[in-house]
Amino acid sequence: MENKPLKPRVQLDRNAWVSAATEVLAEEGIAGLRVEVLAKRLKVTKGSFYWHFQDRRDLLLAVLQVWKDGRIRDIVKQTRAQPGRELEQIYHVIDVYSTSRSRRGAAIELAVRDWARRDADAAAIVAEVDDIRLRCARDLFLACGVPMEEASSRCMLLYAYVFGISLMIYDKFDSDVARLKRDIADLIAQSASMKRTAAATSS
Amino acid sequence: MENKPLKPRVQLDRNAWVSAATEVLAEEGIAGLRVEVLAKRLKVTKGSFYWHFQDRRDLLLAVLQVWKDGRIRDIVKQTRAQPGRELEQIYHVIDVYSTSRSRRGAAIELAVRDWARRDADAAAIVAEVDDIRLRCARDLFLACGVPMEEASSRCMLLYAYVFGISLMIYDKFDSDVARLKRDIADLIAQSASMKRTAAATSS
DNA sequence: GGATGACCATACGGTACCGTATGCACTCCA
DNA sequence: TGGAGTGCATACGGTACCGTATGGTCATCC
Repeated sequence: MENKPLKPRVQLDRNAWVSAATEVLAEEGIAGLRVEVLAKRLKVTKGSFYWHFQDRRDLLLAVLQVWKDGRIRDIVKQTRAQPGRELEQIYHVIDVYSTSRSRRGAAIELAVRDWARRDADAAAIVAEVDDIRLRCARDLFLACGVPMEEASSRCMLLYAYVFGISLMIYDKFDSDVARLKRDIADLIAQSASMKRTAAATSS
Repeated sequence: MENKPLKPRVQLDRNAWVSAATEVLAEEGIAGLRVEVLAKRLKVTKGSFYWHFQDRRDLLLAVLQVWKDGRIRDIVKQTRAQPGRELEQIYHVIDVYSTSRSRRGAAIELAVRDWARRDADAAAIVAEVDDIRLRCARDLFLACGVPMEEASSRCMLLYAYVFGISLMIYDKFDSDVARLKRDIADLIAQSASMKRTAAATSS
């Protein structure tokens, strides 16, 4: 009579608060991330919150830290390619970061970046993440035989595109969005100085 | 003793409020756009505000409308090219919308788009603006001899890039940002199927 | 020169937050 | 079995807003 307590007494920890906070951040943005709102969502009062956190900013910094760690782990994973399949991997990165694939991830991304425009701590985190992402993506281009400067340009274009496209509203513009996105991926990924394999070309 | 009143009695009108509101929007985002804050900035009380506007939302819709009109007027101006100089004009558009050229404009742009993620009225305005911008830019590519589908892809890439780049923090990544941006502009603008003139090529 | 209306100040009630203080229940452990 | 500490509820003072009500102050026009 013990292994499944009927009243789970689900004691919250910092992690639960950070997770819920990230969810609210995605939905409402940094300005909507209020501790009383969060408490209501977790069905406790803010008495609990101030047990786990010093103040609101303490939570915000924790959210940033968790986001950063997740993003870094993710980019390292997404850009690790088997030798010879780097171009494939570039397309994969474009696809993964493209809005349609992860609405939630994109929402968090945009919320954090909007936050970073007015908060130095958030800006520092974003700068770190951007730097790592750009270097990882550039390595992929370099592995494809693209020269350094062009690799820099293309990976920068890649990320600017994936973030930018999630800001746009273009339903009316083109009927075949799938084709559009494929073609854009080609524009970003395909270089004249690239040693291409049949398997790695788009289509 | 009349044509220059010493106490100007600078009566505010809707336009003054909308201008100030747009300024605050750029700096603080939609969440920071509060009527009492705005009133303090204009050195009046909110008694004045509620004379000119029904409520806060009334102001917000006015801000959106003014923004939309300005953007449409601007894009029509920026994409009107003399015959034969369309490629030049494409580079000009990339340059104008690039962050470094207009910090203030980019800030407003981002604030409005962030706003649009959670507000249907703002989203509708952004959709209109995007549609017009994309069509104007596409026409430039078409005039350069780029086929329809590629023109669509390239102009979409163009705008996604200019918005996306203003979200990124890349100081540490590359020392020569100017070259980077030039190269990216080339990637976006230059097509194989393009009838190029010497004057129109980059650099 | 008094009425009118445009424009704004003041004052108010109400809500949504922040952070603190304090108390209460529940668990664990001597 | 009675502390001791953990995790949360309750209650409070304070601030920043929203929108309304009401009154004051000008210019203008007959």
